[in-house]
Amino acid sequence: MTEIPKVYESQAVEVKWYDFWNKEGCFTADPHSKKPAFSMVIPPPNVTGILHLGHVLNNTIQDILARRARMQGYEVLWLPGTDHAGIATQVVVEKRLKKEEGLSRHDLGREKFVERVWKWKEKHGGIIINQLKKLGCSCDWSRERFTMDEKYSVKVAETFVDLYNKGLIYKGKRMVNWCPVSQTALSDEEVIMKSHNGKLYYFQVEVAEEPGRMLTIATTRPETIPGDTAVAVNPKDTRYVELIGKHVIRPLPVELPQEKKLIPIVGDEAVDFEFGTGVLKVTPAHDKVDFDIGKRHDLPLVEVINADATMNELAGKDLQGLDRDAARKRSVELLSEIGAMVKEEPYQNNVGYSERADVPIEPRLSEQWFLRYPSQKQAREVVNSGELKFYPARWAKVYEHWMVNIQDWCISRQLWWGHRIPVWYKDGEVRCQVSSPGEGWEQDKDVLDTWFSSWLWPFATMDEEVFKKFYPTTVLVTAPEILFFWVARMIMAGFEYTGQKPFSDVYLTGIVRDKLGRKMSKSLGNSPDPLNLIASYGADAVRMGIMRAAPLGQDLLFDEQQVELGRNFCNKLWNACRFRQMQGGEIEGEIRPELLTSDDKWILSRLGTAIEEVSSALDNYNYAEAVQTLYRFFWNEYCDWYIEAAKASLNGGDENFKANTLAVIDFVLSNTLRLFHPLLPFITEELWHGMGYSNDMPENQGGKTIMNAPWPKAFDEDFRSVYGLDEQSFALASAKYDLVVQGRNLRREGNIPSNKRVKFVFKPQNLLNPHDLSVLKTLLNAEPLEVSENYVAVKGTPSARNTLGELYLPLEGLIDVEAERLKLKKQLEKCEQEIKRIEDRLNNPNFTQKAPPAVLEENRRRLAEWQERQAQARGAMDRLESH
RNA sequence: GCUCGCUUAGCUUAGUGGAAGAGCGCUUCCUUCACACGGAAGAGGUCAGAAGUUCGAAUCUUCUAGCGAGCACCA
Repeated sequence: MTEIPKVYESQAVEVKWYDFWNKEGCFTADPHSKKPAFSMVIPPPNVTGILHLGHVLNNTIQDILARRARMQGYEVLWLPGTDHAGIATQVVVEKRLKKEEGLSRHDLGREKFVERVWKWKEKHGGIIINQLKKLGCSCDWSRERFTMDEKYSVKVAETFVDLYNKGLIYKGKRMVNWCPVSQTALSDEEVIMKSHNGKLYYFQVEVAEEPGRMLTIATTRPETIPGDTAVAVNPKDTRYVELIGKHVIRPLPVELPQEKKLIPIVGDEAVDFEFGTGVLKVTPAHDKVDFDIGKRHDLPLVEVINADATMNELAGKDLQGLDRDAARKRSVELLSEIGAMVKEEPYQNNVGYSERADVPIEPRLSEQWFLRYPSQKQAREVVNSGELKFYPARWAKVYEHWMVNIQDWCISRQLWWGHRIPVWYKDGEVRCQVSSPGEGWEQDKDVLDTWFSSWLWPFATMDEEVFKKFYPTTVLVTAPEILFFWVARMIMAGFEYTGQKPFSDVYLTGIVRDKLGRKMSKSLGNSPDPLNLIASYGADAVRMGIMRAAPLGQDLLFDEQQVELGRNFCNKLWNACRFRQMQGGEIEGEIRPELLTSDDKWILSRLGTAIEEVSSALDNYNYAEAVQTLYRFFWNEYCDWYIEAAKASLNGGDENFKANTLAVIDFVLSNTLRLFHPLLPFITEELWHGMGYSNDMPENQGGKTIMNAPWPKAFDEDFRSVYGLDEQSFALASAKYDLVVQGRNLRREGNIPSNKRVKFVFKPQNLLNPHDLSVLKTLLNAEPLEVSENYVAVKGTPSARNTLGELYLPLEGLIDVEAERLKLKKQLEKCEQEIKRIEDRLNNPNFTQKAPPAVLEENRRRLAEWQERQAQARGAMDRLESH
């Protein structure tokens, strides 16, 4: 046992133990181990990522799971790594290139640019990994993976080839979500709908066959008029039905002759005649709905917008070269000039934005690769049958809903950073294979969506022997935002490529928000840097703070105060251990059952309960409850009651008694440190060694770290009977503490400071043993505690009583008679109220006949209790009045 | 529009049929030899509203209101 310093220095301790664990290989999984397997794969953070509170929450949860599983005797694999994050990374490096060298990626060319990204990755890509280490994450760093590792990349390509050969991957010219900034196609999941305050423009066109007859059309996108190839009305709309088959003259571009702008009026069910004027302009090249209408009516496609969202020459000389927003304004001006503009009104609609670039996406016709999802049926069944469970369970419904409405996945991206599509072209011939067929074959220019590599993560990261031991993984911990992006796809890939589910449980965390409920964001500046928090409060404090704040299945409102609370807790734990150490004596001496006091039995019993509750809460991924239970047990029960009570025997002068108390303290502390280890790895390790508990380790573990100490087991019957953990001693201790609270209350009512020693008189119901009396005395700070079986109190003496007996604070003249009278009056009222309520209930035949006997009994007991209290209060009132 | 959540003390929340709990904050007292990052005592709630089921509802049902999320989408 080394002496524990007065203050806990988190920084030095954290570095020391993290290095130690790493060197000792504590995190390394052994695929040949005979222990049962417990495994997780980390949701790979973006290689560009910087640790934020979402990561802290997520990875603390995983670390708790991993560390506890090790203590429970599992062979644990927590496999870490990073994701190449196609767009995000490319954008970061492009920006840097622009800023530092004034170059665009096109200036460098593809090959050189990709080289640069790799260089950037080598230099800066590990940041988040080091940050996770600071947090204490016990990942198996020897198995760290990257989604663009060579072996991993081969698996990605092989997957593509396989799906291609199965006919599930196809190339097609489709309307896709186009991001004009990143200049790539996006999947539906990467588009977020945002409410947008825009305008609805009404303009009119002339019906060619009926000169002078005008049709008014409403649109939010007048700049696409040059691309209109029809006007559509609902065939059931009597206002326009006779016009179907006729033509209108498109107003733009102005310079084109009228005969070139004749477009047909078609009838289509998709037109909502409630909206606008009931007449829809159809732009098949720039709108999904219009594209479908165009197909049904065989309309030509006229593209007027470029890949970068500027207008091209087909848009006419006035619009050509303008950005889509500028073109919108200009086209409204043009319509006004030719007198076609009718009106504009404010209009709120939803516009799809690119998740990454945060600009409106442009529906664009382009040639892309699509995937028809494999193994859909198994992926749905495994969740529906409960064989794969979501926590909280309601996410299963969200999953099911998405699976039912599943759409083909656009997997090609027009980026440079990522896995190249393994398709090769030569002289019009196409081959799909992992490596080049040879000389003269040119590879497809596109790369794959990042998620097309991520969805293989649970198994593509594993070599054969690891896979054999650790797949399928036990649990996946991740954010609900990527349920579709990642979780659902992994389940399908799992079935397709391993024939099994990739994990048994999915735990979805809440979203971390600030204390006002807003999402954490850089622009709001409401996102504290976890590393700063770790530096000033300690990693354990940060872990405790965030876990304590996380309610089950809901978003988490983060407040730095919670971290402060975590730090305070660590301080308390530290000092409680220091207190034990200052008592000296043998470490973890044998507990002698015959010397156990009621307090000892009480705390052992509470420890047993805490072990059960914490274990079961953790089994159910209910972290907030686990933390709360631990907090309550350690602070309220152990420190506030047990340690204070134990001071009576520690200072009582009986060496045997003292030694036994120390043995109990050591037993409780050793268990407590282990219970806390998954949550607070650093401080518990430091204390474990500081206290000397490491000597208690099973021999085969070498006694080196608390990481290998066994998880506390619930007490069995045997244990309980040997140590006499029965109802009676528990009730005795509880009653003692209850009387102490009442006694302290008397003090306060008499305005006697808590540090002033004062005489109490105790009139016992049954004789208490000397220990229990001395505990009462200590906790009441009484001097003396006079025990008198036939004490007759002076009238008006403040008193309290419970099953142990009566307690008096004989200080005449210090009591405010008026205040006391008021208090008693209030008490009496409450008693009457409760008695009436319970009596009414007991007099109700319906209740007495239907309620279960236990409930009846309970009510009768309660009635007696209240009547007792009433009698007591009446007595006190009488004494007061006669005083 | 559809679906799903949420609404309990000033704040954050636990509590799925049988006396309204916790933490923080607040009030008062206390530096007594582990800890002021501490100790003690206390105040504070018609469980969003209405109706129903029940002997009994924060808890079950229906409706209403407010908030939030997901999906779909009207140009």
